[in-house]
Amino acid sequence: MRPENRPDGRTRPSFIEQARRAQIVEAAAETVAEVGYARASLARIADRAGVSKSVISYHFAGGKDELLMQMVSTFFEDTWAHMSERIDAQTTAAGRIRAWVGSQMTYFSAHRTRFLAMVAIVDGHRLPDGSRPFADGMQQELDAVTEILREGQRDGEFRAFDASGFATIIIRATEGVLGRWAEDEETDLDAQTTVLLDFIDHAIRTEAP
Amino acid sequence: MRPENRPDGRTRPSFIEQARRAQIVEAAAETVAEVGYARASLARIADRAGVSKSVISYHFAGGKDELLMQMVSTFFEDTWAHMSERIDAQTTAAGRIRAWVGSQMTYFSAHRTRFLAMVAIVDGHRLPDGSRPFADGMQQELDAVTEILREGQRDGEFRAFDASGFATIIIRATEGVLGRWAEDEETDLDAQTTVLLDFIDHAIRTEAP
Amino acid sequence: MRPENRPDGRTRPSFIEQARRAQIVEAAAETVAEVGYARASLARIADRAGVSKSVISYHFAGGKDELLMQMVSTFFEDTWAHMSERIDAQTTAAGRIRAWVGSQMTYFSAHRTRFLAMVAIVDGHRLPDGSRPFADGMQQELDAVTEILREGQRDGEFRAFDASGFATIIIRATEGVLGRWAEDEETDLDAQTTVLLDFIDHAIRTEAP
Amino acid sequence: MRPENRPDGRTRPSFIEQARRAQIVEAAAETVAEVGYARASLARIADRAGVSKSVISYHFAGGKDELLMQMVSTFFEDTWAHMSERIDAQTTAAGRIRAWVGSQMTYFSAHRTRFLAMVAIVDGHRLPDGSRPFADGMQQELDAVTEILREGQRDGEFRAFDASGFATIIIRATEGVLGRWAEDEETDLDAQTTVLLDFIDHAIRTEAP
DNA sequence: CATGAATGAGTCTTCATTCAT
DNA sequence: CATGAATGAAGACTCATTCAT
Repeated sequence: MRPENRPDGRTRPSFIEQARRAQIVEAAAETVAEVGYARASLARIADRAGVSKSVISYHFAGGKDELLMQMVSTFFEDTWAHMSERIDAQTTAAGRIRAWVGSQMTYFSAHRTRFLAMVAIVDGHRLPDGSRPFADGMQQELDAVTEILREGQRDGEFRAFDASGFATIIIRATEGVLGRWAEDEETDLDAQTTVLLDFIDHAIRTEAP
Repeated sequence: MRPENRPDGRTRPSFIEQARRAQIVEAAAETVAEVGYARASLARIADRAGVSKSVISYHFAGGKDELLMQMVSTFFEDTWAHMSERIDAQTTAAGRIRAWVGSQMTYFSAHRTRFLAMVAIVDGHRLPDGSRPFADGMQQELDAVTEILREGQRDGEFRAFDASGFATIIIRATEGVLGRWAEDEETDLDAQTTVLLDFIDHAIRTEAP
Repeated sequence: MRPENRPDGRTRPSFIEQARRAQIVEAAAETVAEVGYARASLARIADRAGVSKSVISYHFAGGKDELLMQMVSTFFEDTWAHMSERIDAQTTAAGRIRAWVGSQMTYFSAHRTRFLAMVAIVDGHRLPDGSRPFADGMQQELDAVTEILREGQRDGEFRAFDASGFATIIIRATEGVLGRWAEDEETDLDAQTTVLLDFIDHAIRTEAP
Repeated sequence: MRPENRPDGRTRPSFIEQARRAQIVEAAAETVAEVGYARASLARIADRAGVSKSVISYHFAGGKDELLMQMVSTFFEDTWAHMSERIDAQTTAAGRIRAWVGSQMTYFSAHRTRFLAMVAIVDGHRLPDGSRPFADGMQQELDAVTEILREGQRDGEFRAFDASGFATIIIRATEGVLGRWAEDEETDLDAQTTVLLDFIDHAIRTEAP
């Protein structure tokens, strides 16, 4: 009997079920972060979770795909909750860009494994038909940053530039700096964040007269 | 490395062998670009090359690993031949940075498949012991760009900043823009290159008095 | 060693698992005995066990090597349990030598398949590094027989001879007689055992005055 | 065009062909001796011979089987030429038995590789139908030794015993002693030969009054 | 006389998934 | 709610053999 099929009419997953799912998702993230997407088999994930393989099938009736999608959604929501709170607190476009970059940095600096796992899955995972399931999400991220940049331009905070192009650059550069840090934990991420914000600031700000 | 059927002391691979290897490498690149690292099995690669699976083993005695490593080396050398020629032609640090970014863009704009394949393999491939075989190469790239930035700072072309940090940003942003274009061929890569060069230029140049 | 589907701390294999392992070991022995070491593939073994190939991998996570090693250990322990009981019951060195030879004969006369399988594997199996994994065991057997012979010499039961050399001869001759019988079931093993014991007896006993 | 098919009507293999066959047979023996029957692939043999795999197919149209059979025949003839000369020089049954054992020892003491190879192949090789191709040869050897023993009994040199059984024992013990030496080259084969001859002598001789 | 090239069958192993209990 | 057991498909790789040159 699978979770979807609850005879007692309960519509919410039980607490224990939620806990199990979270535990498995966490083990999956650690596994993917450590051995990479291609080698992250259900066996290795189950092993790390201290659980039998079939537990995964039981809690994720959609199989490995559902597990990985769930993982990305969960982590993304968590990341976005952290980021949006800080972004929304800002009153200027420049502040929001800084908050975007900075809060992503601070979030993942406390969740290195999640960062590695998300990147690996977003890059590596394919649906059975071969398509990449996270293209939409990335486009939305891009659109949001683009919109902030356009606001800054309208308000005269930022100079004239291709907002969409700059959004790509800012997002990828941020991920790139995180990537460096994630590969080499010696990196001082706070310092690198300052460096990146400096880089962006000089690139987008209205030039001094 | 070389086919086992070569007991004599001949040191150069035959022409036909070189051709087959090149053909297989090309098929491997197309396969990886299309289905991703994890699904790029020897069967699929052989299929695309119009060749039986064992032909790959025959020409790449080191197995899949040798094939993928060969692919990355070959493509990297080709890319670097293209880039270094253009970079070395420059007389200023700013010129070299522009040439670095621009020549990478122009090279891969003619080799979209190779770009996708290289990224997928550099990200996804692991040696049997779990290590990532291309970490060194990435570090060298980073060092080289860092050095150019430092030269520019010494010559007064560039303002003061963390050269190593900026190098990371520039490299990742370049790859990021290429990545966008590779995912969505509608992108005007030339235009995006101009945008990126503008972004970088504003970020690094000595500010006007 | 144990199936991967056992994340809990249970330390004893379940009954059904033990049974399956035993069944597979038995099928492996029959296969090796029939077609020889080199042709005893997992496919043939699985086929004879009436089981799919992957069942073997499931129960023997160490793969073919673990299966064969397990087989030899199991059979050896069984053989030795039978032999040691009979050897220890003897009070003289001559009795122990006779018991050694005789009990090995009686054990394998009821287990022809096991004899053929053990010989084939001990002779044919190699570890991945090319080494022969049963060399130690054979040395121990040799040492034990050598020790009995030396006791007999100390007690005056046996004449002077090279105990270690004679141990080799006795062991190999015993295996040789078993080998003849195993190849040609028409052989009367009891009679041959008597013949061998007579041969050995004349060779080692203190000569009549 | 295969060796069998000589347009010039020559009926004997050319010198060069004989040399090639001998070279390949030697390489095969070394390979089998080193890695065992199961791992002695044509590739490894060709490699050791410094020859391409297809050379083997060319000179041994019957494939691997013909090569191995050829190897055993060649080595056996060589061994037997050495042994029979020494055996026939003896005038007593006891002398012939000693010569049989001793000459086998001296022959193989100069040809350790051949001994290992022959044992491995005689034990391991099977025809496509699964049968063991050297059973006949072993039976003939047994019959010959049996006959010598019977002669010795008729002449009163040997006491009464089961000649066929003793023949098995003598042959297997001889092979056993050679096997020990072949596994551990530290063994002093001459000394062990003396030991074995002593063992046999005591076992078969008419007892002193 | 020789071989580089190719191949299909077969090797062991790993995988995600299913199912009875 | 959980899982031990099983499986077939697919993974990379090795093999002996064939054939055009």
